[in-house]
Amino acid sequence: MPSGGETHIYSHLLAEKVRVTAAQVRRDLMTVGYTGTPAHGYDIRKLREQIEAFLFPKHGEQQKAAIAGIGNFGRALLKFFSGRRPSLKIVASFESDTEKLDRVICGCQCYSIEKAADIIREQGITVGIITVPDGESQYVADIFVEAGIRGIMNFARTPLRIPEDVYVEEIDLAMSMDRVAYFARQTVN
Amino acid sequence: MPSGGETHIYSHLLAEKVRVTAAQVRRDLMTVGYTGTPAHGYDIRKLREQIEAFLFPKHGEQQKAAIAGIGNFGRALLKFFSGRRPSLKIVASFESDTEKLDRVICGCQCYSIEKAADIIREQGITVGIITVPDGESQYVADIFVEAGIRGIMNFARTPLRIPEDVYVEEIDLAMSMDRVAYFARQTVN
DNA sequence: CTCACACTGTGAATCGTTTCACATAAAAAG
DNA sequence: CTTTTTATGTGAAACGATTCACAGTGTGAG
Repeated sequence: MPSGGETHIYSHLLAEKVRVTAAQVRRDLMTVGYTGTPAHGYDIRKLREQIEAFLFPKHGEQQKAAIAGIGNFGRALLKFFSGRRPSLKIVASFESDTEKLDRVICGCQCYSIEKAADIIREQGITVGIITVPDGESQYVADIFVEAGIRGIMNFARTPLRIPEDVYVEEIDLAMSMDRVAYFARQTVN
Repeated sequence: MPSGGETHIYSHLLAEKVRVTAAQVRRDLMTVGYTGTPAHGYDIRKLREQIEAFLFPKHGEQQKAAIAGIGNFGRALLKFFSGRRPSLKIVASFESDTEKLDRVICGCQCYSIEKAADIIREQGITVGIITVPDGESQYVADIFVEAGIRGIMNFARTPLRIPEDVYVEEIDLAMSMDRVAYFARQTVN
């Protein structure tokens, strides 16, 4: 067995760290395309490079995102994502509330939703975040898709009707909470 | 065919509204325990009652929740969940930042994390929300579980090590965002 | 009354994901 | 050099969730 986990690491050690099975780790690394050796496991530096190459845009390229709806959540997300990934930046926010328009909020310029299509196209924005009230989410999504956005994170409760080739991540916090509350209630007190 | 969707509704109409298949709706209602009739579909009023009986505590009972970490996200969640479900209420928040201690923040009393165990036990809190920085999440989770919490919503990036009988909903926004960005990049430009 | 229709409830098939388990390989020990 | 050990990569099995498809049933039409 090689010394410590200095430069190399085994699948089962990685697995332990992230609470999954070793098989899962190996399977995932397979799709990432990096392969280790039975003798030393995975070369940490190279593995890391490989994962980053797989996951993020080539060095230098930057993906742009926009967020619609900057209520409590929108602003929290804005702060959360700002500076987290150098390769992804939220460059514009959209609102219908006229109070917030044309100001910089949480470090991000806020525009009227009507200008969204133009700005998305001009700036080449590919990722959209939707935190508007339920009723407006489809409307916003339609604008996003039409303007060329390729991936959407949707926090509204109603699943969006979206073309097949646009990726959507539906995040329904109310439902998640219902699940937690439900199971918390099931277990014997 | 019965008149309009006044008092009754068919699985395929429900399915359309929430963007799933009719079979899925019927399957779900099966587990909820309500059964309709081929003639009229589901009685909306009774269906609703049945779902609520399945999903929420009996009328009058209230589940209590606590949140640990009231940064931007914590506060947004606090506002988001307050008043959303009469049957679930966030009754306490915990922080390590001494600035925030012993004040009411977003309508919720903020305590030192050290008092968490006592307060959870005293008040019979069963649901915990964790929005603390990554490094502290396991520490908080251990306190929660030890104090008797039965369901946890975890927003920290590291999955928690938790006994089998406590339900955990892991919500990893950074990973969700990575997925969206990844797929947005894959599609042909 | 009988027939045709439309919908439900559910067993069986399908699909995507996770886990198992083993052939293979490289190092270390003898 | 040969044997033993331990880890990888991956085909195949297991699992969970979704979808198909159809028998059963009540209703309205004729």
